[in-house]
Amino acid sequence: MILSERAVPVKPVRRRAGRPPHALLGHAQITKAALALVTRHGYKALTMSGLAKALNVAPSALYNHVSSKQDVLLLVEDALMGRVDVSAFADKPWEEAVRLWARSYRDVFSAHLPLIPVIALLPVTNAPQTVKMYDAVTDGFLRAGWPKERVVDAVVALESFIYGSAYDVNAPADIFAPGELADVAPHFTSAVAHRRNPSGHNDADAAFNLGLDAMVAGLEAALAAQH
Amino acid sequence: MILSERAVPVKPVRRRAGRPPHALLGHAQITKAALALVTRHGYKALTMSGLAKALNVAPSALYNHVSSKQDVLLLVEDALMGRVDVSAFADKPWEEAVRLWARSYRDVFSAHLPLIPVIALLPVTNAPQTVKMYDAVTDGFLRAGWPKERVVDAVVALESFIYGSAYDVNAPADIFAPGELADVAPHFTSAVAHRRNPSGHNDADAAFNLGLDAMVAGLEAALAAQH
DNA sequence: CTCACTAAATGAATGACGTTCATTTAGATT
DNA sequence: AATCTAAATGAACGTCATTCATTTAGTGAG
Repeated sequence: MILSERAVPVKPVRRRAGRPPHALLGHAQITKAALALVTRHGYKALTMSGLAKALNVAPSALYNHVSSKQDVLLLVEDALMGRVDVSAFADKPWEEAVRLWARSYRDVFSAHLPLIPVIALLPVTNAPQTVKMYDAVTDGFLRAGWPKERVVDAVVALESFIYGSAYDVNAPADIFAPGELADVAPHFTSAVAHRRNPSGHNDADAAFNLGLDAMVAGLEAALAAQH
Repeated sequence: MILSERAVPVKPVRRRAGRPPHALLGHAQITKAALALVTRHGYKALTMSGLAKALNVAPSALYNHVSSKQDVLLLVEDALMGRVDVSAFADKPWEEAVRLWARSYRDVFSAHLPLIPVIALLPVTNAPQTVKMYDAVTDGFLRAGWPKERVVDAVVALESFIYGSAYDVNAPADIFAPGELADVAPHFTSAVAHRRNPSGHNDADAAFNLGLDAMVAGLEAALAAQH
């Protein structure tokens, strides 16, 4: 669970900083290789042996730098978090910035579903890119007038929607096909058959846009309501 | 992936319906045992061997009734879907019904996180309770005036939020502790420190209520806007 | 009543996988 | 040149899901 590559020297710096003698591995190398592996062959291929092979190293060597596979996932997660676009919070109005951030966030992690439990359940401690992302978002909310007591709740609410939407992107087209149960669920069957969205987006985008617009509008109203 | 216990006899019913000669197992037994196992010992304990042991049967026997562990998870998922309370759609106004349904839905699956990928990614085909749940919800939306073209998107948007919120319920209390990175993320650190919600709920409930109220209000407004 | 049929259960085996640990290696320090 | 130390090795373990040839036990046909 510990991600810091080395503890901060407490008193006098005896031993020189930097990587040890003949090290082949480090967090950077592991992260890069894991990311490449996942990008090329998917999460099924992200095994400790496969990762070790990609690094020309024995599987057990990884455990000198990482305490578990969860740690590897956390490294990858943090790296990806740096790809979430928070730039709109710098110069765009709050509503638009939230929309752009949320879409970028969803797009990044819809391609990395297995990381969602990692983001959602593991402390951000020592995940620098993740913390940086949250800071930019928080700053945007504060400057839009959100009280600091409520910012985190608003961000968490949006994030929850984003994670769920990331799953939805990966749902098969026939996920709502009722099969032999069509007759016991007439309303649902009909609604599925008639599903249509104004703009010609795919189903996942239609639901995402509808929900995002609704939540952003609702949050804006809630903010305005409390003066 | 096939969940039907036997194919529907196509032409003349030669063989009598019902369970074969000396069968010990069936979908019902497997589902019940799996549910009990999970309830008592968590998802870590839900292994094919453990399940078989609970049923006094060899692990391989399970594969006569289920084609993979995913199938077992789908059985459990469908059973749990029957616990989601949709009764409010029968007699309460839409806004209140959605709120009660959403909370019930979140509460059921926040105790069964490993099932979320199953619900979110697997077709509902042959999952009767799941289809029934969707039908009740769809009916409620239609009677509230939602056009059948948009009902599914609205439900999917709410579901996405619900799944994400189910994760949030299980997040550790210190998930946002920035650790050594506090100084590089001053806004975020401050917002986390000052996080407070009016009603004395826990953090997950505060974010859930904020997001749910926002989305429900936003959806209501969107519905009204399109005449 | 008996035989043949069939679905279900068995038990041994397989191949991934994450992880541990005693041992060795190789560069830096004294 | 001797020593110290972090990193790498390779063998081993235990846990899984899954497979397959074989056996078991009811059922219906004759």
